Amino acid sequence: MASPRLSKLELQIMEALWNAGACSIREIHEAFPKRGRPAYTTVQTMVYRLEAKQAVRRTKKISNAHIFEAAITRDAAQRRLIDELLGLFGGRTQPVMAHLIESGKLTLEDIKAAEKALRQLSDKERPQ
Amino acid sequence: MASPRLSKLELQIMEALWNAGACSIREIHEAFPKRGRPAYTTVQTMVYRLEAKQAVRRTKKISNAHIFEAAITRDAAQRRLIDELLGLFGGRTQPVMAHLIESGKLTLEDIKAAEKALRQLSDKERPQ
DNA sequence: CACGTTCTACGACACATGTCGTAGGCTAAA
DNA sequence: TTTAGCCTACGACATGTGTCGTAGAACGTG
Repeated sequence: MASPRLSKLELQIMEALWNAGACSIREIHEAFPKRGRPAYTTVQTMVYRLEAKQAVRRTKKISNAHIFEAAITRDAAQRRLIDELLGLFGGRTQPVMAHLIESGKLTLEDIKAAEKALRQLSDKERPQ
Repeated sequence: MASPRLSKLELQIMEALWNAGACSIREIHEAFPKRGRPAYTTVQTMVYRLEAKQAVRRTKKISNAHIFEAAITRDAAQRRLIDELLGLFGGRTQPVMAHLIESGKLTLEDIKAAEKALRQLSDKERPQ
């Protein structure tokens, strides 16, 4: 059930599939920036491994090429990443927030948006 | 310079050193919860590897046992974790925040504290 | 149909991580 | 001083990840 653990490269491949929809290996390969693009067979190997993890599946065949599509959502995969990070932090969000702020990546708008989202969520769940 | 990449188990060992200060392998080993505690030599191997990564160093010897201490700060290590996560998210904090909220781990207090921290930081930096 | 191009399906290898066993040195207590 | 017990140093192995090469099948064009 739970979305499988995905490595950095695997995520980049999933990203291509999430962005472009069903793709051939060739298309996924070409979605990588020319600079530092891995070999075609490297991408192929990773797609096969993603298939073994059931993160992608073959949908059809065009000519002699297989077409793959994501079998897990971007949301599920991202949630997994966050859960793992939180695991490393002992489940405490406070240090995570602190470092996000310190890294200068978090703006006041982000915070505002987060607060709004949180309020909406609690408004929705509290009444239960 | 940059703090090295640390795995989950390595982080647990660093945690012991950050919490208790300089420690012997034995002490680090015993800092693990009895349930699921790795073998003594497993901890030893990881400490040696952390030493190779210059994340810990030997400070002295008590009797025939080496005493180790952290050579990088918890903050630096945690910042590294966040940076890597952000890297996986293409540097965008928005989805990170969204998932933190959705996971239900983020409270309104966390947000408030974050906002406060952020204001203090910008008050300090803007005037430059 | 023949041939160059493209894909697939594997196999391989290096490095990182987690896991441990063992050999032998050192310590401390009897 | 003998010896049980702890510690070190090292080797080993499995799994996961990133990397790629090659052999041969399949396709499409002239």
